[in-house]
Amino acid sequence: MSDPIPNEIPKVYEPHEVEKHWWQAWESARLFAAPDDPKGLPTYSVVIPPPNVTGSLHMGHALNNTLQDILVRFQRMEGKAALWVFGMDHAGIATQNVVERQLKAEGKNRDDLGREAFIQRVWKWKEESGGNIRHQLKKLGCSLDYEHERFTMDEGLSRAVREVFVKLYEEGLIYRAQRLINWCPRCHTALSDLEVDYQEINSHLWHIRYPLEADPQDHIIVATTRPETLLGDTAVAVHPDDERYKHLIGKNVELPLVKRLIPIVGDEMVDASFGSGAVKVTPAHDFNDFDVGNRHNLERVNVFTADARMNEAAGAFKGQDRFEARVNIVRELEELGLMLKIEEHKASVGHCYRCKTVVEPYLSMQWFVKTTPLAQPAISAVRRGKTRILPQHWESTYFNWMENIRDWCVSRQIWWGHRIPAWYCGRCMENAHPSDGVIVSRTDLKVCPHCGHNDLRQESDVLDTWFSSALWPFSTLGWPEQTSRLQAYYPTSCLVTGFDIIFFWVARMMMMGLHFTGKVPFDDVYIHALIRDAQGQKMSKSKGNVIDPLEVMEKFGTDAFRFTLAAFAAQGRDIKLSEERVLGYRNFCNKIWNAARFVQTMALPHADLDALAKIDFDPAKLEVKQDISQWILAKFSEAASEVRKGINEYRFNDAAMATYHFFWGTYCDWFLELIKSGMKSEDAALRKEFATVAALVLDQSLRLLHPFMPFLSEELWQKLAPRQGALLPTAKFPSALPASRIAELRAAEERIEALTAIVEKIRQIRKETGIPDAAQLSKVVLFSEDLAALERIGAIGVHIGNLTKIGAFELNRPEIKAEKGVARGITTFRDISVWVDLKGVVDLQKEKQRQEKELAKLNNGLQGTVKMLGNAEFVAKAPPELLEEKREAEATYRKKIQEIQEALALL
RNA sequence: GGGCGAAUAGCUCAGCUGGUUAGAGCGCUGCCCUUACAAGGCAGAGGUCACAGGUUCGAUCCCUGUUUCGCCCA
Repeated sequence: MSDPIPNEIPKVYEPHEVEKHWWQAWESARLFAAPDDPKGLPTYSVVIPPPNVTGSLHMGHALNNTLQDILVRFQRMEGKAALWVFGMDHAGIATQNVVERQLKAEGKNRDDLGREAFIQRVWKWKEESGGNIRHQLKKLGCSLDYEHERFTMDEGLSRAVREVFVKLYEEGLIYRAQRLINWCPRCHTALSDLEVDYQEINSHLWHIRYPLEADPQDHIIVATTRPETLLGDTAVAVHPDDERYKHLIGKNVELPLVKRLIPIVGDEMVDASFGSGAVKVTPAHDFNDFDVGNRHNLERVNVFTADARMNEAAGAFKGQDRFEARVNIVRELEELGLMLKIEEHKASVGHCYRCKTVVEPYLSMQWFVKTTPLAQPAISAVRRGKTRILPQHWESTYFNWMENIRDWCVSRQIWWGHRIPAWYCGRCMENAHPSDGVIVSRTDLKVCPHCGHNDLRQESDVLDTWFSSALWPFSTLGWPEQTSRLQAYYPTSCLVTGFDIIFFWVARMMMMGLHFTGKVPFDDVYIHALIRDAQGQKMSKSKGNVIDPLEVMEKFGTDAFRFTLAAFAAQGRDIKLSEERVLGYRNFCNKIWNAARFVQTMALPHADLDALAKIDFDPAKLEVKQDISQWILAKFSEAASEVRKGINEYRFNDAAMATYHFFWGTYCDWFLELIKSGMKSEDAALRKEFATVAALVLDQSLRLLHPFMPFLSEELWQKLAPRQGALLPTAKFPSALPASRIAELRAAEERIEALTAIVEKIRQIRKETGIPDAAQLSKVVLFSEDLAALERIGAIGVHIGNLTKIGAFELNRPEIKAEKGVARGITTFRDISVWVDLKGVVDLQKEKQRQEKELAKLNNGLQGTVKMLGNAEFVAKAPPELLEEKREAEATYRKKIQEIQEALALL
């Protein structure tokens, strides 16, 4: 190993310095701050699905934000005023939990501090420790507008929340009611239906005897999964048509342990085939039973405290935890001989999405949003295509939920969040004022607007965090003010999210956006896959299969990671990610790096630097004479159009793979190899053309790559030419060439394709006949029916020799066909016969085997075609072009077969 | 129970409007350290498109059913 030469470009791409450097350059150039006034430019806007302020970057964020960044960077390079709103939500329960844990460590709780001091403490935590994800998103290269960062608890958004709450209340779309809600006994708050995770738990079905009042020796058997709620039973229900129990409807049973008499009611809800066919009814502790209770006017007996311990209504069990009580109640029933049997049973049990505690249906006074009237416009907006949900099949998930939507419990019994702007007037309540003493107000109240007294108390509950994130697409732009940003960037262009969040965000943003702005909040919703581990398991801390995106970036570089995510972002699929997969694209980064290194050292010294220095240099205007140059421009154009199409249609994997295949498979494997000899040529004009094209196409390719690999592309783009301070994020994104130009290039394109096909055929012959890679062969002879085309290929035939180690080539010299010791092949493209002189180099047996294999393949193909053409119905009904195609194919097969047979005869 | 989706190479997946010699990446095999890149080059092997019917001149693709797996809602 020699000592490193100063200024030498390293052989291997080292991402970390590059990433840091260019991120700083972009930030100080303020490229990502969208203007308040786009001055007539078309706009493109996206709001980030607000990450939560306690969160740090996980794989889901990484994918979600990489895809958004690809969209936004692409649109920015298209010259649009691109806004990608950054901000976070205040994550009421999660954040409160974090700070409460801190307090606990100090031996305190929130009541020790009091509401005001506690909230101060949360703000302090937020300023010091919240929002880690901001830096992590920057590391990921996300070109968010960090200068206009928003937070769901900031002043403007809080105003929007209050406006929305009051307006909905005035419209009768928010109401307060005593209802059964999902209660987390650990977080001490109500949760919405969506915030409960259901899990299958191995449990039991307890069959309990309830003695009949009329004859205490006789019983009705009740099957239950929750014996601890027995103490709150206020009825037993059977199906009204159930012959076994029909006669008992209207009679009473004695509730075990409690000795309360409760009725037997008939209700259609009961599934006669489940358990014993009789169920206990506990309206205060079960959603179904709540409805049954309403239908039969049953009492609601709550037996739990807010901690899910038994309360005074539980008599002797008072103070016991619900699960402890279950054990004790079951034991006591067994002792009394009232437990008939216990079966194994799988039950679906709800858990708090924040703390995983088993939630409890709990009777309490809460605030609700009446959703049905809001859902209707949101449904029809999607039906009418005002908002597209892509891939389209997710629409049905959206419709399904929206059409069966239930009222949304929005009150939370915590302190961190938007305090509900409702006040209770003690005076009005006492005097039975029509308002019931409830006043909802845009401004804070000191005195009651009805009676003028100051006997006022503000509602202590806060709003669900999702209530404020539902307003995100317009509240972040300044609503309710009609700001210039709101006018310029709303409705937003696209929302990108995972399907697990359709209900939390998409549905609610649609409802609120339409109701308050009269417009849909986004034109498109792109739903992406969820990331799983290599085995397809959901990543979770408890399973220990979490891959940390920051570690992946550290190990392989951000660009390789981003490219992997894009390449795997196929629609409607889970993404199974493993580090191994990132490695392949790290290699791609290195390939790009080295190609640029080659261009810089070998081509740049000969290139037309003036042309390259113009950052918007248009390849369509470049005059090139050589077939190779024309061909690569055509191929690049094709790649550009594929990438554009892929991004426009949210087919990120197609877009990523188009860059990959073009750059590696075409530019590196063929173009750079083809120009190598030209770069050593005496012909200065030739050198200049190749060098300029090499550099230009590299420049254009880096632009194409930029949305996927922002850092590497910028680094190399800057190295390629002096940019006078211009940066790649605002350089022009490549376009496809105009059709007329592509037509002009077609002939050259086909010649190079023929050339590469010939090279591949010769290489194949060499490999399959066992010729050592290093061996120089004397000559190759080419035949084609299209003599003119062959002549043109002959003009560039020097490349064939260069790429295949063959000394000479000749055209259409028929006598070679009669020579022994010559191998032959036919290219797939253009059917050019290739004869390679192998005399004295190789065992011809191998060539014979090769030809026989080829012959078998061709015969197979011929058979299929003949059969098709022999089918009268096919000939009658198939489209004429296809028929013609098949006839030509048959002729070609026959010709090739004949040639091979002739060749074989000589071997 | 209701709904949605998937099954294509050893693995992970593309295949958008029915006619393709069914593709890619990784892995595998062989040869090659050729001065951009061994994180590389060249060549190759590998598929009864889950199964059974149907529609069609023609089905990986459309329809029906079966099996297996996954997810969401109740």
